[in-house]
Amino acid sequence: MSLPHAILTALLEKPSSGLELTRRFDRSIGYFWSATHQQIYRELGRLEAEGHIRALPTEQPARGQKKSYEVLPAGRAELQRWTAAAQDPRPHRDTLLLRMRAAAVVGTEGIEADLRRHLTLHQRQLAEYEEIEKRDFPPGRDSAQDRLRHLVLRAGIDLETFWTQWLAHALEEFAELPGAEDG
Amino acid sequence: MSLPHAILTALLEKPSSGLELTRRFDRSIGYFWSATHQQIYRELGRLEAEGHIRALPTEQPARGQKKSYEVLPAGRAELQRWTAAAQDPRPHRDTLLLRMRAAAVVGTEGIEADLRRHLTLHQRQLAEYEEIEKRDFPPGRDSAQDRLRHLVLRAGIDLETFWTQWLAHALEEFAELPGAEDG
DNA sequence: AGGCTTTGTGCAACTAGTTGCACAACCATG
DNA sequence: CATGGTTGTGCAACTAGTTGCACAAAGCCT
Repeated sequence: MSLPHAILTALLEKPSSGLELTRRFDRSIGYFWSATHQQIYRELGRLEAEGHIRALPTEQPARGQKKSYEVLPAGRAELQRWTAAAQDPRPHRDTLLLRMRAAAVVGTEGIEADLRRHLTLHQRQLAEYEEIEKRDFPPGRDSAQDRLRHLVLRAGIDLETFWTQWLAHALEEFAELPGAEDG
Repeated sequence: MSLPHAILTALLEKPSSGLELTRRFDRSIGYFWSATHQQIYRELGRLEAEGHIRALPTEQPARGQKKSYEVLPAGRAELQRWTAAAQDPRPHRDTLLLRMRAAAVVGTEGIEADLRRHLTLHQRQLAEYEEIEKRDFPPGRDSAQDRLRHLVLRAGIDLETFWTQWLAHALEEFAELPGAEDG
């Protein structure tokens, strides 16, 4: 149950409409909590019904008209509660590692190309994060907010670094592998 | 759609009953693809209906009686197909990073204790992986299968290492943080 | 004016994963 | 031999996330 809290956080950072939220989920927030616009609109409806957010008053909030939301005190309180509450880490699910393990049994035929593709994707993502770091966290700015946000970005950078290295290593191993590994 | 393939892999490594599979998911496989016994039984039923696996013949396969499954050729072919097929990385969702970002907005009150708890959990997991590595991958054994499996375990070790370091770093930052960070 | 694309909101149906519980068989033990 | 725990299988209901599509409004192009 984290999507509503992701939305509350985003709205506290800046009141937004559904589409604006969607864009921000595609950029920064989605790096560790992705969501489609359909999910977001549905959740905005629920949050409004619960009194956690409200639509900013506009002229004519009809279908096809932009509608912005802001967080109400109850929403902020809920987010605060949720943030402080103990939570067990949710189980990871990683398809690529699963496929590697399957490849150990049914053979590596065909997987190598996809590893290379993933390597490229992770390199690209890493470059993007490093760009953001350079732009948004120049040395010197170190308010509490900046430090926390930088910490989160560092996690993203280090995770992407890990994946690029692991994939590169995996591809090296593949190069050394004997031809037939079925069975 | 990866659970059936996780099960096929596990069954190819060794034919098993539902409960045995559940145990193996709790141990090794679950480290990158977790599943409950309910999920597993449901999926075993589907895989059997599709002709990908079959129950090993036993005396009386009644309710409460152990029932083992093995993979049929069709199942192996499907796993092979799936392993080789290109797949986009699925979006990550990490609650802890989300909470950190929320904390930057609503304050860090209370989250520190949970960071410490997570640090302990990750340290424990890391120790467990390293134990497995020492036991199952002594230097010298390097068949294709061993190399691939070792690669997967290395991913686990490196990820846990990353998290312990990141959490330790985060806790250091917290120690230096000014008292009031709300707003 | 007519159609064509972009922006923006949203419903409906489906798939995957979680939670809670039921129940049979087996095994120990007082 | 009853009772109580453990092993093992499984259904049902729910929650979260995905996919596909509908449709309104506004701007652009000819």
